[in-house]
Amino acid sequence: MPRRQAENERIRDEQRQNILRAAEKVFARKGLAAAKMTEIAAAAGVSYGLAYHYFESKEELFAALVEHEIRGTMRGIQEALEERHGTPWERLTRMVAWMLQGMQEQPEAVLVTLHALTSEATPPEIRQRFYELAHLNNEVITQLIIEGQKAGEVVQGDPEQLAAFLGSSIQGIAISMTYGGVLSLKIPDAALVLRGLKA
Amino acid sequence: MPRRQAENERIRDEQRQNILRAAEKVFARKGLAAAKMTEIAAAAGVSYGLAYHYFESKEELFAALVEHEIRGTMRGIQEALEERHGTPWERLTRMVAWMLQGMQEQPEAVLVTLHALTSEATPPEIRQRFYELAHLNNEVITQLIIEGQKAGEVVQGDPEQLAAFLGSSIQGIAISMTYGGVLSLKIPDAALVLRGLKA
Amino acid sequence: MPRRQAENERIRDEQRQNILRAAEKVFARKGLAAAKMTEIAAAAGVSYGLAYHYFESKEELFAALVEHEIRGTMRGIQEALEERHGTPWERLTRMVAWMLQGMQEQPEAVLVTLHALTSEATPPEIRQRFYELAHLNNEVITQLIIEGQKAGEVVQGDPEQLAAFLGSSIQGIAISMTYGGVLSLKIPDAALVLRGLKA
Amino acid sequence: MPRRQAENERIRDEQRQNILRAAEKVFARKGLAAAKMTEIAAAAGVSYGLAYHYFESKEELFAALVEHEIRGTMRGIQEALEERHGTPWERLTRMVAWMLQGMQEQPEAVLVTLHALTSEATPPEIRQRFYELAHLNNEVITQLIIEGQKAGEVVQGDPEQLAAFLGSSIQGIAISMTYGGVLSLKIPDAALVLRGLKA
DNA sequence: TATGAATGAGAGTTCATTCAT
DNA sequence: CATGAATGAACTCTCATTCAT
Repeated sequence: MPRRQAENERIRDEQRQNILRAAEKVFARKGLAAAKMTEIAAAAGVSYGLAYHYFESKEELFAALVEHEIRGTMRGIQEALEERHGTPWERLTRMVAWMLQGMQEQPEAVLVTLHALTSEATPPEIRQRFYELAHLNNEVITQLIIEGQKAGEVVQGDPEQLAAFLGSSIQGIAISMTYGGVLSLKIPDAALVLRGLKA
Repeated sequence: MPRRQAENERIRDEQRQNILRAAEKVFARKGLAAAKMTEIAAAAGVSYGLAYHYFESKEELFAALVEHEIRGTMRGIQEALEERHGTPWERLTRMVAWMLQGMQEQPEAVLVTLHALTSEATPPEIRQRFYELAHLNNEVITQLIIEGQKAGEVVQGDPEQLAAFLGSSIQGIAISMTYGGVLSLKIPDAALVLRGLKA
Repeated sequence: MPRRQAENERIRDEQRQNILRAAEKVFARKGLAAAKMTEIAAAAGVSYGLAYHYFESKEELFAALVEHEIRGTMRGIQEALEERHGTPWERLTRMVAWMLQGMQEQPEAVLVTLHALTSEATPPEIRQRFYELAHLNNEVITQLIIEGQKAGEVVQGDPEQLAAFLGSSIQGIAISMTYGGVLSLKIPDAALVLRGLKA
Repeated sequence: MPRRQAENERIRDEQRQNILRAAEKVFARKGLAAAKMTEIAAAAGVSYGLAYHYFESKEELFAALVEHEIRGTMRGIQEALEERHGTPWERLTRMVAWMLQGMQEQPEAVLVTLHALTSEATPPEIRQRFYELAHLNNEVITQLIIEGQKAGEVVQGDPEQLAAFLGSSIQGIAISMTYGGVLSLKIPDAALVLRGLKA
């Protein structure tokens, strides 16, 4: 009996992950409204009925996915922040490099969050979480910029605006890279991205 | 007596514009899949039947809208390019300023094209047109960068990559500004945006 | 004024005929349900709005058409019946020949009445009229058959059944001929059609 | 545990048949254009959604039905042809008797094919199949007539034309019988139908 | 846990019909 | 008399979701 239970739990976890991964692919390509549950289930190699064992609804699945990705990103930002060695500029560079690397490794996460952000059809709770992430992101960068300005490494100016500008640029790069078929944008290095902020 | 032909043509033109404007609002907020024809018609103050009098289908309406916006943007780029006075850097600055101004004045056009770009549900012809625009845009900027490099005003490096980087940044800014509720990004001036490319 | 009035009346009559002729073509090819008013109007070379000046509705137009054709056929049957010279067999032959000729000259009338008969979507009044025609037709033939049997020219048997059989055959021939592309049925002569009834 | 595959297959087969039978009734009475999917689904005792689970569209359902009926008829003709005992006249009589019986037992099949034939709204592929059936039918009868003529049992004349004439008559009878409310045509026996071809 | 048959709300679309001009 | 812009009832079809097995 306990063997059976443990087995079941393992299966549950695996299937959940399986479905989430499939959902990520489909939502990334289509967005919430245009994605179909049958397509997600097919991509996961399960019946569409099964998706409803694990997730209440399409929206809930989307929410779970976005939440998962937001947590991952937030965790990453925190970790990057904890590596405190080096000058502020070096830390800023590490942070940007980490972001550029993340978007290259998980372009689908970028797309899903973009869809979540850009469609009013996105449920409010999801957008709310996204806003929180954006704020955290901005705060962290702002903090680094302030420190960099004190150290004379970063150009003068409203740190929040500079942070927002930097964040926007990175987001834009993420989009261009993900739709890289269009322009053959090679991933720029952190130095280029940060060049505009150098004192 | 039938209505005068000129009168009819005027009505047709006006309603078409009317519906296109309404469609822009709705598609900008929701994207193609999540937008409803009834909503668009209601926003235009007409019956949904009339929308079909002027456009074959929702997709065709979307395509007409994207086409319209792409043409507008392309025309703008060409015009900006024709003002040839000043150094390359000055011209680059004018171009970027014009883009920043455009996205501020017509944020919905930005959103519509973004939706068109990011959803695979977008009909291929439409995406194709978007790619063409992106290429034109990139070529023009590339050209200015090359001239700037010759004049020693722009940092050295692959001009196409620099252009793509600049374009991406601007696109990212456009998105952030349009979803300005999130971060209070004030529109950065062209000088800041271009700072990273200064020799 | 009177000149103007007469002129108007002439136009009215001509347009009515014009629209009826166009409707015949379209209804013949499509049937009531699948025919579109815009198509009929286009075939008549008028605006679709004009069709509603002359006919209350699509159904009414269809009814008027069927009525027109039924009247024509009935008149024809009566006239054929009034030519009383010759033996019953000769008169039967003349009647059948007249029918065969009619279906050859106005295949569309055959199709319209067939559509009227075969779709339950046909308004009841129209079907009623059609039944009346069928009965008249049957009565007339029955009468001729009775006379023919008395004269020893027609095979023995229930005259109504024989008449129905003859009528059915002719109807079948009409259909085959009209869809003549399929089988290249040449119009059979009255002698062949009647051969089965010969004493 | 998922439902056993065999069970599912059985359900699928039964429902498909169920819906086809219901569709036959409705299409027979109304034709393709006037028939509504909700009506067909209701007649089958299922939701309209389910009809789309089994058939892509109304047209596809109609096509499947016509195809089914055409196959049945063709098979019947082939089988009737294989009973080779008796003189040509006897075999012709058997064939006609079989046709008369068929139309009496399955009047709806007659109506469906008639609708398929008479409306230009019918998809071309479907009409094509119908033409093939008509040709097969005609060939078979033609062959029997040729043999009958050789045996001196059938009247002289172009066998194809005689066959077409016979086929048309039978089709006409089918229509009259199916719309039997109009004329009370009792089903004629094969002898009467063939009397016109007797040598 | 897993499947897919079954349902029906809701969206897109068509087209008869009205009516201002 | 004539036109075609405008309306909305009615249909077709999609797809999220439920549930028997």
